[in-house]
Amino acid sequence: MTSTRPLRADAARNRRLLLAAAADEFAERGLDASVADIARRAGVGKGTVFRHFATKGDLLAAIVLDRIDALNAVGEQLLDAADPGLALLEFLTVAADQQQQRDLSFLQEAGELNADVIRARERMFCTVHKLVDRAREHGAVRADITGADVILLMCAPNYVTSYVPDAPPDLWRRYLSIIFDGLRPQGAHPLPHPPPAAPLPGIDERRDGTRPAELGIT
Amino acid sequence: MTSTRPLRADAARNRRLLLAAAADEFAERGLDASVADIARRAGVGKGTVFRHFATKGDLLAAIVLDRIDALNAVGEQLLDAADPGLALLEFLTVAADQQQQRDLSFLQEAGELNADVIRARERMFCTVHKLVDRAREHGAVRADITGADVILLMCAPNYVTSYVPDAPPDLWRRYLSIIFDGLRPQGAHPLPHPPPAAPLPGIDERRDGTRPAELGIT
DNA sequence: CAATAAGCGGACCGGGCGGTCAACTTGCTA
DNA sequence: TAGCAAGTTGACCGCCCGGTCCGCTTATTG
Repeated sequence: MTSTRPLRADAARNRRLLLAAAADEFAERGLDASVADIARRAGVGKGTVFRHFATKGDLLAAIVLDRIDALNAVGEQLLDAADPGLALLEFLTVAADQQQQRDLSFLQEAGELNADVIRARERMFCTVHKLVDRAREHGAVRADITGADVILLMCAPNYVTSYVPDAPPDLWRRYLSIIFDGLRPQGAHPLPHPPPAAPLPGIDERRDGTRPAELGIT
Repeated sequence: MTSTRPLRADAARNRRLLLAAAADEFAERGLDASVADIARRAGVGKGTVFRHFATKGDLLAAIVLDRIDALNAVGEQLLDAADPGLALLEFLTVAADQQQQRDLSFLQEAGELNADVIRARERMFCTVHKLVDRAREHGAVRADITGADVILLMCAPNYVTSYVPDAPPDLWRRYLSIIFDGLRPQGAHPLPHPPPAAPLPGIDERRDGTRPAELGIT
């Protein structure tokens, strides 16, 4: 496609500064951190932001893309782990840990922004499905939960702790543990509602109506 | 205090319309629904909004106050229920059901707004603590969870489903059920982190440093 | 029914936002 | 080292927001 030639040295440096500053700023102030503040934090002019990212949404998308890819890489490695139950728990732990504040919620809201993000997210969802399938077959999680359930519950620990002021930075571990206990087979009660059929936006919204083959939602 | 004499008939009607419109609008568009849109939806002028509520925050606070009080009333009734475990589950069900969309999250974020809201919230938190204590004594929930845990987890089912597009309106029941299973004693694993000490803003931020006596956080 | 004050509405204001642009600076290359 | 494209910058634009204000309408009351 567009074979872009390498960035000038200062431009590359600014781009890195910008991404870091934006990640921090979004983490602290949420989606409505202002572009001006991000620029100030990065030590560049506001115009520079828009030279690198056409729109505020594109900047967000770039950050989100990184996170999703990183998370997916972890997940794919864990597919080979010896204990599938532990592997799933480890994945959820890394996912929650990765979002220092509550930024991973972007992961969900920012879906519409960028085609690359949607693709990356589908990839990650697919990995999660596999992790869950393995854990289920191994008896580590109850029979009636699906990958979609886990994807939805993934952000809950951080969401939940985001409301307690001055929370210890790893309080989320407590709630991840509680929720994960809810996913275990021991003492599970029948669920009152079926799982969402095509669980997430990126999957449902494919233009041609096809579905990723490997998903295999039961 | 200010012994306000009764509102004029039309004013009272507008106030009701306004509260209803605002509740809908906030539910659909979140915290940043605009005052102008709310006014339009209620069929009144923008000035009228500010005649009834000095600030957008006050309008929000009025809505939140209603919800909290309603929820608290349900909770207090459930304190006399025969089965404490079922009572707690019922309370959480009503809480999740009450928020058609995801509005109950206001309940948390809007804390700073109004002293009345803070008081009402403390009252409700206290009720939840009692419900949890009773359920725990009855063996319906595990020994290591506290009222604070339940308060934090209360909004999670709706949060979680808010990300699935065109979700069936009671999908949240599925996730409430999973999370509640995580609160049960059967198959519980030890938790990796202690509960938050003074869990919620309203409780922590008392001016004089005292604590509500009845709370009895372990 | 007349007088009055309570209530109403929408033009208006200041401010902050995302995004643009033209003048200026600077890293790259021949 | 000269020339130029790539990159930078902050003033600027239009928009929308929360909130104000004042002339108008209307429910209430004697």
